[in-house]
Amino acid sequence: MKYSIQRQTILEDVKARHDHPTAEMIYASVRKKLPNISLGTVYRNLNQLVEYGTIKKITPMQGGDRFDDKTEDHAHVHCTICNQLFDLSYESLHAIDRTIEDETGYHISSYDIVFRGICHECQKKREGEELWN
Amino acid sequence: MKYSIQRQTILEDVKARHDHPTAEMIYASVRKKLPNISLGTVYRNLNQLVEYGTIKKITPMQGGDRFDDKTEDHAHVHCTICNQLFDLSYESLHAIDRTIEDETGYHISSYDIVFRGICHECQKKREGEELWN
DNA sequence: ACTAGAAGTAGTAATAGTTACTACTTTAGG
DNA sequence: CCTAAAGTAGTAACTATTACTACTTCTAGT
Repeated sequence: MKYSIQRQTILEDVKARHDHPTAEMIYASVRKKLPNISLGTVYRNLNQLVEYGTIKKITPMQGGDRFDDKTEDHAHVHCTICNQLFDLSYESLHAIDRTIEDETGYHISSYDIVFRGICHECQKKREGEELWN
Repeated sequence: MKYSIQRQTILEDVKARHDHPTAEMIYASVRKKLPNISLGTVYRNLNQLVEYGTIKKITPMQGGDRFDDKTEDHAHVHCTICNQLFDLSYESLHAIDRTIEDETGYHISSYDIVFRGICHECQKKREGEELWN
């Protein structure tokens, strides 16, 4: 990987902040130092840095949302090559480590666990709001 | 929610298959029965059924990928209103249930846990492949 | 059964996030 | 200090999804 002022500035920015920025957020902030950097450059460099292992991408899932008639919350393994999604039992979740590889035959390369909810501030704001008026 | 043949057919399709289909996959399959259903209708109905609780959406995260200089795998809580991402300790993962709400003050409404890796078939295919030729 | 209006539909345009392409520029090794 | 590989800005293209519009269907009350 060759040096470039763009890449250096992007990396410094990601390292300096701790708000899990999107590419767009990094673009906005880096533009203050390099006003005519392009968004494409930000994306390309972020992905290179991820590939190099310097930073991490908290990525959703490729290829769009998936739907399931099993409505209880449950975990999945996702093949990054064929895009198949496979159900996991709750039990195997509790012993995350090797169990999942044993259960599925997958070689697990990474995981993102994202719990979704409403944070304390947003809960408080909601309380003071009328639903309609 | 009013009856419509489109919604019924979509729901039947999701219930009949167990491959965690995308909206596009459902569209392709429902089109065999209703050749001029529109993709927008599929999306609208799927989202309505999710809202009603009949089916579940395994959704990534809204608003694009996020980047992090903390490269070790770790979990997050994601506020569905302000889009903030907050780091979770590995310990709290092990006792999923109430611990996360205590730790973060979030009201957890759902979670998708997606482990990413390469499935058994794709691993085998890879073995028989040359990297270049 | 008939009808009004709410809810739904097809088809198209628009949007967000991201990647691809192109002609030009920068970097770094000999 | 020259050259080839790697990087860049700017733009176009692409994918997944939602919004909009004019038309159609469903259903509750007569």
